[in-house]
Amino acid sequence: MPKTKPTHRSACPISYALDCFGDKWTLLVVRDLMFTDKRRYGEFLKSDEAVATNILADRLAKLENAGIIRKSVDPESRVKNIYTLTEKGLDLVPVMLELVAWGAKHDPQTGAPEAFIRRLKEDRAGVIEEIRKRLNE
Amino acid sequence: MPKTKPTHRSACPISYALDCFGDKWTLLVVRDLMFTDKRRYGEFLKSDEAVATNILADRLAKLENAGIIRKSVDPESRVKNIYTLTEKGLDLVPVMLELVAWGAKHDPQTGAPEAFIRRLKEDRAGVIEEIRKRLNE
DNA sequence: GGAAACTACTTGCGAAATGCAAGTACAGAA
DNA sequence: TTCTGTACTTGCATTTCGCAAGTAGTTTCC
Repeated sequence: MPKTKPTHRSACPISYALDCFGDKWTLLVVRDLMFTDKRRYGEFLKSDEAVATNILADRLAKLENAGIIRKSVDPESRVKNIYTLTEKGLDLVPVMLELVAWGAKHDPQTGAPEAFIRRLKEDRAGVIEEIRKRLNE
Repeated sequence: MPKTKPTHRSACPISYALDCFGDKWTLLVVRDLMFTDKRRYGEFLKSDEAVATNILADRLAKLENAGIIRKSVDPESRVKNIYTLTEKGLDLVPVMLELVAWGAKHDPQTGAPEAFIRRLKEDRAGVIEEIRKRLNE
């Protein structure tokens, strides 16, 4: 009787989140999808952090498996795929915004735009809503 | 002329955050410090996720280096060290709470206490303040 | 006061993940 | 029909991880 390997390490929600995207690369894809208009494989490759192609392919597959992103064929050209955030992925908006706020505050070399950080502090709910709305076209 | 390696991969605040704690283990230590009364090496080892001792030692050193935690000798016993969150670490409270909320919502096997999740939804600011207050003794 | 236990690590080593370069597969353009 | 663009896959050297075992200072017990 083969013992089924547990899906994740513990019942802790933090631990679950780390099992989904606890590494140096995964959230960068989510960031690109959330804050830029990058949607394709080749576009993610061009980001500043220069992820390797095999790592990117692996992380896209894992994100899709975790139900955070969705892969579909670009209706305009069958050779192009586009990746989009699912509802589960959109629910990461508040997490990502807190990470942005923390990083911008504590990284002395941050390149985060001041105006955005200020708006985030003053009207968190508004920023969240705006991003969600934009991502729903 | 030795070229100095850049501290981090890009000016992006998300990328900075991932450079600080982008892996499967680091935030579990932060979680223990933030939501439980664990303060010592041996206590972190006993957490459900069963981190290996060398990994724990490595992550504690990295967190201290990043200025997120502080190591000090237990005044009651010279052999015991205690770890505490710095201000920079306390600033992670909102990030951790969003991770908890996301994990609790999307992990079908979550063990997050319902009452806490409900309170978090209804009074985020209050929960943040309460946790900070508790951690400042 | 010597032995055992406790606490916080460090070391060694096999296994897995990462990073880089190169190669493949298929569609559409020329 | 060849060439370009897009999205990967493969191979391989290097790095990091994970487990078990070992070490080094206390402190506790008899």
